Amino acid sequence: MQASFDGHSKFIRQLETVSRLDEDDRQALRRLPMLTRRLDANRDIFREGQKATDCCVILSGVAARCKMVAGGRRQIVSFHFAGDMPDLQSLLLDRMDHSLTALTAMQIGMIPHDTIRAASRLRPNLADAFHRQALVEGSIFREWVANVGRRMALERVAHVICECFERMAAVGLTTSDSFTLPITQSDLGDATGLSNVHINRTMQTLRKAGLVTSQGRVHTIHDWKRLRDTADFDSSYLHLLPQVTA
Amino acid sequence: MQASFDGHSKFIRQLETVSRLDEDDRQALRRLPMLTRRLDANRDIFREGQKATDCCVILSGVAARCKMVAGGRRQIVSFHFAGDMPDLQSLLLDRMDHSLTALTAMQIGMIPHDTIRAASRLRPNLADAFHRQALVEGSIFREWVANVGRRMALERVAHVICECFERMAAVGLTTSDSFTLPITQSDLGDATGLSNVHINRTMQTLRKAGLVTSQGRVHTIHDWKRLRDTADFDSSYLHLLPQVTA
DNA sequence: CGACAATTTGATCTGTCTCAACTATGGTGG
DNA sequence: CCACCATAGTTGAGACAGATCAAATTGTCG
Repeated sequence: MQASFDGHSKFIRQLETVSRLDEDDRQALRRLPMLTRRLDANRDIFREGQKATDCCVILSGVAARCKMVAGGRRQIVSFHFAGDMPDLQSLLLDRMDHSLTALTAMQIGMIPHDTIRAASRLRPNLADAFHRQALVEGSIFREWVANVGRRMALERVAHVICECFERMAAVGLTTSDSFTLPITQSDLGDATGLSNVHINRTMQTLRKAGLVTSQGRVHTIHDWKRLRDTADFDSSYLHLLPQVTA
Repeated sequence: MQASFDGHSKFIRQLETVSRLDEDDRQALRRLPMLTRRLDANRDIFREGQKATDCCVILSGVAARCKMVAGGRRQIVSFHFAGDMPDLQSLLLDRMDHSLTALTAMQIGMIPHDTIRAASRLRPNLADAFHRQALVEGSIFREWVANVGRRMALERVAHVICECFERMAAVGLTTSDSFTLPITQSDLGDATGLSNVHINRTMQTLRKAGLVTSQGRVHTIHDWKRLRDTADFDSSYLHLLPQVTA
């Protein structure tokens, strides 16, 4: 464990993709104490049923929120990248209803609940920002229900790719047409409700159609417009604010 | 339009299934102005893309939040009963990312945003309650992703039935083993990602197994324990508070 | 009673799963 | 530096859950 400094700017930037903050808000967030931790891949950061005393911020790597269903089947309900705070809910709900798993080696920061509560009591705009974050998350889950419930495999996979790209782009984790999403095809399957075998075929279809190619963990989108069309993707459910470019 | 009185107690009771309120909180909620409206079945209460100036409270009937995907397919992402406030998010997010459809004739109450905002500014405990509501909703959506993504048709349908029963029970809309859920089999299909034909067969299986029978819109659960088992249902994701029985 | 919506049943078709084998790829220790 | 092993991806064949299409039956309500 060690103190982190620019970990703060990562989650502040993330928050600002969805909520307007002023300089005082940012100051208050920067003052939150944060201890950093390293994690190996495939480690659980927290498990279903647990209580938490801290919120975690992802500093690097990729995590997934997972739910287990009868028979050991796994459903991934969201992916999280640098800047995300995947367990903000633990501030208000005492037991986790899912687990958070590191899909890669990663670095996370821990911020004590009471310091976040104090900050948002002092600055209601921060409380609103966290509330909004929860609402946007809800909107994304709704889209996932529709994705898994009513879209064909190809659209489904393409949709998840579009979403990851857009969300990563919003916090500067992409280049113009490619991004690093170091997850396995099985993970993608657990996120889309498909088998890993079928994910493989679907990725091949996307590749042959000249939409997305992947070398290792780096994925390149060759035709954003056509990918969006086949994915039936409309980013408005992400509720991203128009960014004032620096 | 006419003024409503006991509409308030319905949504107060609903809020209290998830958050602790004190008498002052309840008072503040009771003072919120509310206009009631009647709606025919199959009417949209709001549509995707719209902005809202009021939040609605369901006083009677059943509504569903719907998302449309390419090709006119529909996905229902949640059901709402008396006491629910399905568009609380409009307080903080300006555009609706889905629509709200009346599945039956219904009565709703409208409460202006600014009055809710004023109340929660005055009483932070109310702001927290709304925030919690959003988080619990998120938890339910996660469960739906897992339900639609990783469960078989029989478990899926049973799970939705279990959830509706539990949520309605929490606000006193059930008898000991039966409840009125006036939705069509097609609606159930749109909620579970199955075809209406297959829902029909699945309901028959549930009936033949002696788990659930339905006459008209009234459904009776004959073996709660076995239904819960076949549904893989664990209510903890609803984050219901232990109720202090009156 | 007629009209329309909802449910039931049957037959056929298709997407996706499962199982199984095979091929990169990369890391590790000898 | 290479032989080995683990992990991830690729491909094929057969099985099955659930979709689609079509038709018949049963409400339900004006």
